[in-house]
Amino acid sequence: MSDRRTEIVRAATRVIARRGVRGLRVGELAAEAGVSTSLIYYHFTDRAGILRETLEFIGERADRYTAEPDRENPGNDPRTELEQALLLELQDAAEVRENSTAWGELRASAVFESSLRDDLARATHSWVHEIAGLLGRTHPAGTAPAHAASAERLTALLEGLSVRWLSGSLSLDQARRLLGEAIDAELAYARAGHGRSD
Amino acid sequence: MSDRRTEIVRAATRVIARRGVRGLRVGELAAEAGVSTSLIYYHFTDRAGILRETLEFIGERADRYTAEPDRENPGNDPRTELEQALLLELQDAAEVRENSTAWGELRASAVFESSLRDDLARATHSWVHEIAGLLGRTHPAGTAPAHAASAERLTALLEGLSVRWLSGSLSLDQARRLLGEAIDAELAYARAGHGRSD
DNA sequence: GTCTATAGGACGATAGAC
DNA sequence: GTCTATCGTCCTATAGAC
Repeated sequence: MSDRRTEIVRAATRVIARRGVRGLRVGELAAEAGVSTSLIYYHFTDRAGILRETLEFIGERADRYTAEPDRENPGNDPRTELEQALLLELQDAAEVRENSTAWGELRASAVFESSLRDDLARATHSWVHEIAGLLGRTHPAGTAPAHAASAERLTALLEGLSVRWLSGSLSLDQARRLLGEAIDAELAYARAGHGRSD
Repeated sequence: MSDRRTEIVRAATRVIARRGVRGLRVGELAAEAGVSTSLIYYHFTDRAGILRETLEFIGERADRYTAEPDRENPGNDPRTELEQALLLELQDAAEVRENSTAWGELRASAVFESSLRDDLARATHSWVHEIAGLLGRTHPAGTAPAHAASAERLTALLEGLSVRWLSGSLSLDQARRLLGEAIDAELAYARAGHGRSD
């Protein structure tokens, strides 16, 4: 991908985080990227093309920073890694907030735009799989289906808490605390036997 | 509220469920309600007014059917009532799906429209409180703050599962099963002592 | 590849009659 | 209260020069 395309996609991520998917105006994106409107159409054909590539970019970036939980902080136990991988997405850092907001928008938009559903389901599945892997290392006695179910719950809860935070119904601290406790509850539930093969 | 106003608000709920808050066009709403565009402006002043009253209506309707969990089915134990109150929102019945969709849209829109936040936070709080009350009856030994935390998690999870369902990342059956297990996990977590005063 | 300029349409909102 | 007709703006997308 050319530098320009990448610049525009990054700019689109910022605009979506600021205005939402359905608030994205091609003109505003052009201003944000410092290019003309028509250049955007040259590269992306139409508004849907912008969205498609941007949402792909967001999915990949989210993957990247959950899939590399501890480049700087290796040697942690699996429980800590799991907690960090999830709590990473509840932070007030600009890039994280941008990603969370844009991801939430992707999710909400897909309810009405079926063209986004496949990408979204794929990205969701890969994320759930990632978390299920961490759960497997945290609780090796559990079964894969049980880990998948726990991962689905924890990631869905994270999305729910995230949008409550971003929409002003919940403080960031509360959201983080609630998610931490949910991890405890899931692990206890697994240890209590719901993760064994039966 | 006059009949006409009510009709229009109901029509708006249907349009929002079909197109989203940001996909709602005043012209389409007029057609759906079988009235002229200008009549809508006569009653609601502007587009924001339509949204405000419609979202209020949605909040009230949601309240109504979670606050009356068992008119037809009384005498159930609290655990069943709790489960029913939550699972009620994961159904493929037209009105429920409409409400879930519109509620999700309200949530997603509030990320970018601060004018919706107060109403939303209020409605969320009242819902969480409702569920916390049911948790209290299910597990009387627990503390109120612990019930509030569990209720916040269960309702946030429900929102997360609901949007995954509506956006095609999760089947309805799976969503219902995952929520049911989450209730089990929360109750086990509470019984394990995290709900006691300490 | 990138720009300026603008066509063309959709949409929110209002005017004014009944 | 309700309608028909329409204004003005904003926005997507394209034409055409460089």
